[in-house]
Amino acid sequence: MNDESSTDFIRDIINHDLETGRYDRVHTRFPPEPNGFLHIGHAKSICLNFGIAEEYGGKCNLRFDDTNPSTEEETYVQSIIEDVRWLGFDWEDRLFFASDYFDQMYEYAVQLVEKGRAYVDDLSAEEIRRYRGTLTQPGTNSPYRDRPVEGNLDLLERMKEGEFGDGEKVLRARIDMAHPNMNMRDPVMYRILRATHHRTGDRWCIYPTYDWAHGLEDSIEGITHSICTLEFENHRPLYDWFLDQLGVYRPRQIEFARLNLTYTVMSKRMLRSLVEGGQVSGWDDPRLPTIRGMRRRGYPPAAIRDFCQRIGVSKSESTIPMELLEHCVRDELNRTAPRYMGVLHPLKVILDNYPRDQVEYMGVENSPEDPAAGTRQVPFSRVLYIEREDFREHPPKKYYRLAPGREVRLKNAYLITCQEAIKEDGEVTALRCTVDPATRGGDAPDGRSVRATLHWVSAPHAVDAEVRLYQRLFTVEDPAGQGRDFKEHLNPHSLRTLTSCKVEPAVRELASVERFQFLRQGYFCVDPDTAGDHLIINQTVELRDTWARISRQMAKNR
RNA sequence: AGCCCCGUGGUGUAGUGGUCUAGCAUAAGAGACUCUGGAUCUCUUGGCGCCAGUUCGAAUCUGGCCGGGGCUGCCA
Repeated sequence: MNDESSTDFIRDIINHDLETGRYDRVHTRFPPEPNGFLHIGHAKSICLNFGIAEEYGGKCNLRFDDTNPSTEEETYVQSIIEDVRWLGFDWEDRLFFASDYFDQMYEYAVQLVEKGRAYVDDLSAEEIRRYRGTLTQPGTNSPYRDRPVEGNLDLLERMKEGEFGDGEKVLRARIDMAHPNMNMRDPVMYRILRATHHRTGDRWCIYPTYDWAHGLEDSIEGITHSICTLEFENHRPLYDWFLDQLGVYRPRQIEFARLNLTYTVMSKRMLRSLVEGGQVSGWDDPRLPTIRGMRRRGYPPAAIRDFCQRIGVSKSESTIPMELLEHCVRDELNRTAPRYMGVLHPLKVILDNYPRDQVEYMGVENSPEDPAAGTRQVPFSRVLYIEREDFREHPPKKYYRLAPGREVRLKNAYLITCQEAIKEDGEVTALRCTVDPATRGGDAPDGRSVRATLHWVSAPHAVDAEVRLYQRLFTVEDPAGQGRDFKEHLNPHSLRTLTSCKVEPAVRELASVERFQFLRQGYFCVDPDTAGDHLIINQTVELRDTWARISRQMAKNR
């Protein structure tokens, strides 16, 4: 499918590597750190890595980068596994952990020490920082930099054996303290850290830093193309240096620009802060761009994959409009979601000329996009609910829904005419209407047409539901980049809870993962908070609303 | 200030010296159709950061400039 269309710069590089024989296969990996939940930015990386492997008939590993036990936990491992799987990808038997390679990494470190390419440093963290110099000034050599190999070997061994306190010593690469690339100024390879690791327990008290470990992990697994984000570009020379010094297999690292989305935040720190600060209900709050949040919101995995495909991949930093994600969700759901009727803001309608105790069952197609989805029977009776917005006592221009004296169609039911609005204290509380019995099913025998078709729910059959409506979490496009506390830009209306919604009975039977359309309203799904009779429904995304746009324009022109 | 990266319609991407009167998607605007003011269909608006150079020919190659971003954790 990608053959006739164009490729991105990463696939160009891979094609080139395959043609020139640098590699004869493609093996990628997705390497999350188990210290948080995955979000849409990770989805981009996941789709890239697994997608490329699939396209080239290669493999993609899922590998946890668990080199820092002080922040990492087993629960994150489980949630990440779940999320990647939910997105639709499979790593077969290739689930790995950086911690699986701790012994090997230590071996490698000993080799570097033996070659005089690494040394144990007694400087404190603070001193190391000072000795590093600045962006414009070269650093200074540590007084311990020229320790003899034997001494280093001995000290490293004793670090490992736990003879020293946390932070007392580190192992450093011996490269160049004047290097213009700060990452090459003798980076730390091992730190002493007494923390229980989620997999290795208390077996180690020294842990490899990311810079030391990451390239080794890719090398050990025989990764051909290590795809990562832009901020690691300056680290690539270091990874290559380590691998070259060791004389081991070298993957090619390719960096791409991470995803930014408007009206949300993507950094782990900010997401965590929202969760812990109680601004959202948890990591799976439907307003969050986390995989779990989007899942609970009702975003289909196929839509997320489609989105990741459409945004492409490049090295230029960009921000994608949230509208594109929503477009992808609508696009997918339009094709796949069955239609139901639900009234969010109920307005009672009494059909004066309809027999009091009569109930008819109307045949309704489940999906106009998919005839194979079949039909269902929806009860219709003398008292109904329609949407409050679908009636106006004094209809504005271009509004062609219900108004006194006006005729509209009730979807798959009858044409009705509004005779009178019943008011209490100036507010419309109910409508008295009449049906044209000759229009059962929704078609008029005389061929007359009506402009509007409304959704409805039979009052005696209606099921009560709580509906949660969501809007963007922030009021500004780039809440993280405003120079102030990003929480100042939280949208106070990001969650609106409607408690007296009336939905057709069939909705009660829907399992919590199913997604559906409420006709003319948008896409929704049942929230897992649903318990017993208390039905809770999440709004996934609104339908495109032309009338809303028209009325907005009219308001502006006035 | 040193090192590294990036610069194509509003947004995101394709384009690898002629076939570029610069493609696609999205957004916006207009219309058609419709038992969802949904979907679908048609049309319209809108772009190669700048300046030199190489060349018969440059979005594409070279140089300079301008603009944006990253790098000074024992985080990843």
